[in-house]
Amino acid sequence: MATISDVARLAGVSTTTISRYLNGGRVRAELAIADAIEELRFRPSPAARSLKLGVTHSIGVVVPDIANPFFAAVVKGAETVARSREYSVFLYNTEESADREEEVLAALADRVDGIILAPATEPADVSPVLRRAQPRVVFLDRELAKTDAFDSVLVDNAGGARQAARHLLELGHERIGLISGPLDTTPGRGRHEGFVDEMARAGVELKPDTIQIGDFRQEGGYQCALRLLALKQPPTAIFAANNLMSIGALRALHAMRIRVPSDVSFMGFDDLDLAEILDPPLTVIDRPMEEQGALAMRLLLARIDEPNGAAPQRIVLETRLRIRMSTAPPRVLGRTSRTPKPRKQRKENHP
Amino acid sequence: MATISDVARLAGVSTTTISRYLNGGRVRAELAIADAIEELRFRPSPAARSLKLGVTHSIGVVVPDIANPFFAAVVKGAETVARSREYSVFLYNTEESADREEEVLAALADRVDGIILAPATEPADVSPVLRRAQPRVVFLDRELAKTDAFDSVLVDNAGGARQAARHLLELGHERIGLISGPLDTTPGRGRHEGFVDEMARAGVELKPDTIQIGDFRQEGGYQCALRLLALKQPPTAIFAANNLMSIGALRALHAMRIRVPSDVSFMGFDDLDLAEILDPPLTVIDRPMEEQGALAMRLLLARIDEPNGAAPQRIVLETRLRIRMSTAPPRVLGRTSRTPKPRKQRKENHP
DNA sequence: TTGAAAGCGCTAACAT
DNA sequence: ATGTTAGCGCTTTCAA
Repeated sequence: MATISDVARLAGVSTTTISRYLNGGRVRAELAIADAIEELRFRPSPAARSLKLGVTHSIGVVVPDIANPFFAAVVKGAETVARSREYSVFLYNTEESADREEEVLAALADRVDGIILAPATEPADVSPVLRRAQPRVVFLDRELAKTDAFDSVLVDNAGGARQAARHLLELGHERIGLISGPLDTTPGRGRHEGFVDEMARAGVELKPDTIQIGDFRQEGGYQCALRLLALKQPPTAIFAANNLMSIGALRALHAMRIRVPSDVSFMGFDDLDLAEILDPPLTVIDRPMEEQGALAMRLLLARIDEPNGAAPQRIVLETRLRIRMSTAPPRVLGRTSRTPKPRKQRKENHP
Repeated sequence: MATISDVARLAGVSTTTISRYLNGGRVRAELAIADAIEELRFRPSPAARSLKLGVTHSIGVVVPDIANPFFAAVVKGAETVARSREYSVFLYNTEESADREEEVLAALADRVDGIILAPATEPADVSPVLRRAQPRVVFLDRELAKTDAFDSVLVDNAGGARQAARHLLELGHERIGLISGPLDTTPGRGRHEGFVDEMARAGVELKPDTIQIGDFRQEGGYQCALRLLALKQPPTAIFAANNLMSIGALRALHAMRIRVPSDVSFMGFDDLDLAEILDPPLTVIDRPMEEQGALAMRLLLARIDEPNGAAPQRIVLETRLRIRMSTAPPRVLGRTSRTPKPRKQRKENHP
């Protein structure tokens, strides 16, 4: 590896001049320097620069599960923005574990200029590591309960869940099962609250056993669905609070030979790649995913550029109800489903 | 941020002693040092260490598309292994573009101790950047045509495609459509060759127009499937060479109201989360995904630990045929499909 | 415009 | 076992 001194020697100037050239200053020996750099294949050492300047030009992105399509999309959006600004991204996967997250944050703090964090849980208080890094963290998808000292990019979880509840209510369902996420996470709690609240508003009370708390994973969704179906009075409709639990629940319905929507209606939070070609095509609450990551990265980079800029922002993205075929009016009691009523094909709505 | 000198001063020893303590050497003032570190919340600067030692303790992982579930799984596996060894991973997304890849590699070379690379294409020759980094790159999923100077972790693409071809052949299909990946990528070419070869071996010749070359993306799969279906003699079975193109093709079949498998059988390379609950459940060629990433990372780390270890390895993982319900014997000519023959439910095979 | 020199935080001879 | 010192590659006063 050639160093700046090698270049200086070859070009016949001092390292100072090379440095100025590199950083866009006016320099006489421009050509000679360019040649020397070319010939030596010189690239400034990021480590040296970082040590001197105190910045790393890299961003840490911390997610609970990179294999979750939502977070994969988020990371994609974030990386694209970072690259366009010549930042690199460190990716960390916490496996939904608060302990791993704490480790990760500790390791990360000194290596990056900023952090995008999708916390595994909503900690009671801000991690000390984060506190030090204060102006350079943006929360993604999940926020901290106790503070508004940080930027965050969220989605309207309660609103989305409300849309779901309203849709099911309008179809005539009253016995509705909710497969909720963990209540100590922002989306888990938000979707739970929104859903229950909208039900209450319509005068429908959810009995405790029709609310099953899952873990945002496939297996959890599977188990919750099973429990719901085992009720003496199983629900006529089910709403799962995220993509992975939807898949798990769908598996359970499939295993139990429950027909959707004739036996029970089903919908989930977050769209799936295959949602349209499932049988039946899945009704979902959708939201911008790559955009959420891109937005978070833009916010963070702006914060780094302008540390004393505006007060922390809290950006909330809107959800959208995509009605497909997995939701329908409940079967009328006593009527057999042998000859299901023909249903008109519904178009997606564009709110 | 406290530095090592601050700690030294507080503990009443020299920086050398602190350094040795940090690096596990025997030291007298152990307690005092530990206290000082604690009190000052001292963490050694990665930049300084990196500059001095010439290592970064981080690995670059370069993939064509992080939103592709396969690569997401790979990254997950790789990151888990890296973390267990206290390495961090830089993630780069090349968007399937060779140009972006070249940029990325250039930016990466000086920032990491090693690179895991899933190239967007099979370049005619090794990138100069890579050549310099020679002993510290492992190719993942895709390899370079011209060299065996690098480690690589691959999957038996040809073998997997052969399994697919054989399965379709055994069911009695002869007019078979192949939705291939780009032929300038390892998996594209490998699966193409294996499939065509196995067909030839069985005396079945694929006519040129039954082979459609896609781009490994959903839209490409969609278009290819449409073209296949538009043939005067459309195929009775279709094999798509990766997950995303499978989804696209399935969408096309769905849009055209083609029934699977009664109208045409369908199978793809790579399993999908929802494969089992599609209607019909999808027959696929499966392979270990997270393992592929984990293996690549282990190989790379071993190479870093022991630069002059064994000769470059070429690890090839086996695929597995998962027979579900989307493949069946072709419809006998002239017979209507109104009353499809009842098919026994088949179990998955365990080779 | 340019160069000499100091220093970012750490490690490793080398000497003690 | 410990301290002194030099130096990793770069940027940045400060003087010229």
